[in-house]
Amino acid sequence: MALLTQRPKGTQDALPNDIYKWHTVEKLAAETAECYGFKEIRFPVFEHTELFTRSVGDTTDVVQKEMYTFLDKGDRSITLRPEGTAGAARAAIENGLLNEALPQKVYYIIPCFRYEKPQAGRLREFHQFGLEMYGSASPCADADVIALAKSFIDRLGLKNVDLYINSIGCPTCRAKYHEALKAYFESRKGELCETCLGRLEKNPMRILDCKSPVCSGIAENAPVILDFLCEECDTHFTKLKANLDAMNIDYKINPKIVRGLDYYTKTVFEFITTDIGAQGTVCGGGRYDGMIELMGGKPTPALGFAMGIERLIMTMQNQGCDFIKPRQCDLYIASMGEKALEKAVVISKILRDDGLCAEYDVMDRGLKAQMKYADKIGAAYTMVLGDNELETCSAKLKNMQTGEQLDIKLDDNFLDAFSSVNVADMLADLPDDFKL
RNA sequence: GUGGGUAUAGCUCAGUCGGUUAGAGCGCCAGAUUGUGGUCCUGGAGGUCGUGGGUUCGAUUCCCAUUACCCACCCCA
Repeated sequence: MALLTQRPKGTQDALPNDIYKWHTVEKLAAETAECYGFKEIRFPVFEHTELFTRSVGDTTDVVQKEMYTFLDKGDRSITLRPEGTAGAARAAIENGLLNEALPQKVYYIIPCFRYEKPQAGRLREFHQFGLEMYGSASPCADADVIALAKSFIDRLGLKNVDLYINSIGCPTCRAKYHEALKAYFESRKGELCETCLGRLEKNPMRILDCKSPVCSGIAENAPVILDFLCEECDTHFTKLKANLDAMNIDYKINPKIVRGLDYYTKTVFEFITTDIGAQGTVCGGGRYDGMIELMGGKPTPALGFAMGIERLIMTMQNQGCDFIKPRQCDLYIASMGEKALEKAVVISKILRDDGLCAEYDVMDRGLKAQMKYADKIGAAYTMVLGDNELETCSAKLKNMQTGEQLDIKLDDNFLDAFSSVNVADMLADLPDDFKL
């Protein structure tokens, strides 16, 4: 296929017939976030590259090999955002949001970009519903954010989505753990797979998650981060669990959960489903108490999560969840003859101004074809306008589901001066189920 | 970045052991005496068989390369 008519690798079109699925997720996301006191924030699709290298971490895969980075015409290094946390934080710092009443709570629904090899649940342009809470160091905040995520997932109607939590501690206790972990794997270095040998240097915690049976076997007996938490981190984690218990939120502790972004501290969590293939993480998030300060803001504890909208929609489809039905045509006016078409145009205009969805023929088709079209677009009612109607000042309103025809009396003014008042009256006489 | 699979009509797919005008279903358009959709019937439009090379008298079919898609690793949402 010609390049001209081919979408770039790893991108997707959202087509008119499917867009209601997106609307469903976006609407429920916004509603849920707002229930929890979050307000929407919007920020640029691209940022200075340094923002991501500093916050996400310049040794992470995301930064090292997955960013869309380029020089603009002013020789600035620019990067298409690979995630939302950094940009949101930058916007919060730059606009002084952290000087306002805390906690500051923001959410966003945005496209993100990562140069990766596409597969099920993984695209180069993908969409995230994410949110961030700034200012609270309390484990209540962690539980609050997790509860929000859980609530949203429930509202979507998703099943089989499990919550896994872990604490990766603060920089102090994590350093101690890293040492212990490294020492452990170092002792069995000869048995590890090749990728894990690399991980040993870069991020030994990743070995815990290796799918190779040998490595995971070795990992079974590896030291666990939770045993290395300092008192503060340990207490924080304990309180989080207590809060989740109090809210009746089921979770599993998974010491193997390690996030691939450098900014995380203490609490990390994921919601995972097995219903959409290998990329089953539908939500990932955690606390990042050091990031704001690292970026040059005043020290501010923070946490948040991001959910992959494509993955959510995929899961919903695979599980047969309900989407909010798209709006369809309320009234299709089939016309015969020029005069009738003129009237159809006027009537449609008035009905539309009144908030209804009305359509008429712009294809110059015969009556039968117009009826077919009305059926295809799912019109609730049709009205035929021809010479007879124009003469008798009456028309029949046909219910397309039942086939039932209702006589509509049109007053004398109807043909000559068709005012919105008349339409309002006409509509008032219609059966209730007509008004959508 | 590494591996496996796939590529024929708008969609889902047949098919050609290499040989005239390439098939179905669905969808789209039209017709069945310009006055009524869904079912049925009839007809029509639409494909340089992903792209580029090679072998051959002849390639959509065989070979090579390339691109895209699907799936997995890696990583993440």
